[in-house]
Amino acid sequence: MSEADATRRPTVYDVAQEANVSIASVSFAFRRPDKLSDATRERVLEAARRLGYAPSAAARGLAHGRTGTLGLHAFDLLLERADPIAQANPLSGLATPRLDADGVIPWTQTDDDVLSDPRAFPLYVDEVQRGFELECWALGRPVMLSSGAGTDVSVADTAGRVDGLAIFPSPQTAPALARYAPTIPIVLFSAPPADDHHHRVRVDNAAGMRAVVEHLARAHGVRDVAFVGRPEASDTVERLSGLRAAATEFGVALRPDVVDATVRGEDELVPQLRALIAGARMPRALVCATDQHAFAVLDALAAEGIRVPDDVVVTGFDGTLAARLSSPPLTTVRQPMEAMGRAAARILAGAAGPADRPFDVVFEPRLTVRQSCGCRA
Amino acid sequence: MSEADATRRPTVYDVAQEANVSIASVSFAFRRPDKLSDATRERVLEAARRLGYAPSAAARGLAHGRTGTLGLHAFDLLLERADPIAQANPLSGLATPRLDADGVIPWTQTDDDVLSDPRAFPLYVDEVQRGFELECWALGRPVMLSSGAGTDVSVADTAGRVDGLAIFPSPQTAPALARYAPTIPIVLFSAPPADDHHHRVRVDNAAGMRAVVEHLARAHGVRDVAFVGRPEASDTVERLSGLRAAATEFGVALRPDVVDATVRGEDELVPQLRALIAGARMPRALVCATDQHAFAVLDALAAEGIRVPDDVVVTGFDGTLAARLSSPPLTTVRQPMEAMGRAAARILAGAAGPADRPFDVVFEPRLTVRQSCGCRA
DNA sequence: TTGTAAGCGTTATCAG
DNA sequence: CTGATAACGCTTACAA
Repeated sequence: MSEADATRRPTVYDVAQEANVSIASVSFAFRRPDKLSDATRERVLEAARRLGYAPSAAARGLAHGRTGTLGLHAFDLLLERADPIAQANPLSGLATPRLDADGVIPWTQTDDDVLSDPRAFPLYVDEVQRGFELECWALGRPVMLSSGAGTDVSVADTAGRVDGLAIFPSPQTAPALARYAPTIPIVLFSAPPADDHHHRVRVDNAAGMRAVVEHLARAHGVRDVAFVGRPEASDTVERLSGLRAAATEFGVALRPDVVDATVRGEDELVPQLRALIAGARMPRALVCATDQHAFAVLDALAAEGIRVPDDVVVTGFDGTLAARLSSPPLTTVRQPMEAMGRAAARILAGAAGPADRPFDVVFEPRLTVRQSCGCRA
Repeated sequence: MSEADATRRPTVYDVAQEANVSIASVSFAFRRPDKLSDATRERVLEAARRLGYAPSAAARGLAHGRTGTLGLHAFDLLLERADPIAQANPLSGLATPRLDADGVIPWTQTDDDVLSDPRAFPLYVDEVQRGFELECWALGRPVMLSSGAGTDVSVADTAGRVDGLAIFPSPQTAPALARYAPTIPIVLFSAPPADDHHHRVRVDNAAGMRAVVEHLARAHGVRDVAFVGRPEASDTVERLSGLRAAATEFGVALRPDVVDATVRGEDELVPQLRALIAGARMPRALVCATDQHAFAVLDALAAEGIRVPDDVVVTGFDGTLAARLSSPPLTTVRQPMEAMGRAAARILAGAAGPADRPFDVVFEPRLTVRQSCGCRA
């Protein structure tokens, strides 16, 4: 044993001393085993094991110029989630039981009912993230997860830790990203094409909307729809224009006034829905920008005593797990989220081929028919 | 602009030159803004912004001695998952579409049906992980996700990247962990008490099993149960002995022979179940070690034409989302998985108080009654 | 085959 | 308040 503190992390120097070799040999024992005689290599490895030596990734990254890690950054995503924990302060509402007390922590202090709500998890981002993790695992790359306000510093901090960064973009994001783009490869999820130099992984929103309208028109004879969503979001913009095109194609009337609502927007929805009811202007179908909008609509409709799909048809977009669990189960457009996450990881790892020009990967979505459109169970 | 390549990551030196100050001032501008005059600070910050400077986490970690990151390591977990992708080679069976081709990637190349199976995600580990991420986010700590064979090198690699490590232990893990324990705080999920110096976050398995037996005995008059699981897993051992104790307490007969099955064990289960049927020895209830075992049992029983709960009662353990979706929906014991992940993060971040002795946090689980026990919808 | 020594980009400790 | 300068732990020519 070396004389260093028992608690200090052993370094190459400690191992070198323990094994009676130079620090270079220690390094070689791990990185270039072939450049060492079997005897010394074994001696070094043995010493390392004895000392509990774990090479410092920081030092290695510094020397080698790369961290080996791929990053996934989420901008205050919870804010856009229909999430009970979507507060200005994350987790602000949750219990924080004492962990150093003896005895069992009672169920009431776990907030499990809140945390286990399937409308809060897994969402779109969670499945994309899972795909990213899965692929990184297959590639042998650690994943760095971070989140933040989308400010310069939060992005910079993450950018400094990884060899490549995948991001769910938000409007305020662009400038910060533009700054680091030359320095590190960046993949944007679900961002419409643009002339930045970022890679993109997205879904064909127009095709998804077309599938919805086609089904509604052909299978259910729907002639009259309205769109529910918050038009600012870029994905939403594409979906709305896709809906417009499809409505024209299938001879369906699209209400010019969008029902504007956030994903948690019961408060905003109820009045607008009431106005439609009062004016007897409720369309046959409410086509929602996301599943979460659809859930909010379902709740608001139920509160008004309006039946789905009998009185009005509702559809979603994303294909989250929660769409199976709503009542009625939601007809929606499924994005291949895991595949999207996997694609991003492959691009960043260089496993997708050389990036002489930015990747723009577009996946086909798929209509998932359940009961909220009027189809039978 | 400095004369460095456009693509090289700018460093303190570049910023210092651009702002006409020393590198120390650059560092201070970010870490100790108070120690700099407003004028220089602004000048430095401005230069940094202009250059797209992102401090290197590697260098900082090296200098500062800590990475700021908290790690979550999973040992070849997929192997223990009832997961279609649980192969020796992760993702081996999945399509890998070309990403550099033009045009939309067709749905068939996404393998989305496999990947979106709720029996594969989210599982116990995924929810614990989510809790870990949530808390790390609240604490402003990036998360490092890694996975590997549980070998020395895989653990060492992770250990070298983080300030603290949470782990889902596997049997082969112990020696590797013991090695790094003195060097870095380690939290074990769901590991029974032992005299290593690791922290622990777990659930009261015995209490969970007691709740199951109590319900079965009191509400359904069950007098006769068998246990399904793979006794090697440490969690399973605790659950089995909890079941034993509870069976005694409530005067329920417990079959001495455990139905031994892996989580994907249809192949092993069917013969054992058939033997029970043939001998007319099927107990009134099959108490399973995990939800995943229960799903395998449900499938095997259905294949044999045996009805649940009419012919035999089935219960699970964990409370995963998939338990809501099985048919019949599964009566199970829910672990507060998010809370467990959060607790681990707090411990590692030092937010749970000083760790003069290892934390051993035990959560209360909760019986979730659904239909597989015989309760009505 | 092994050792020496020069970085890598920060932070921190001193002087000035 | 600011600037030199020495760590930090590792990789990698280059020497021996």
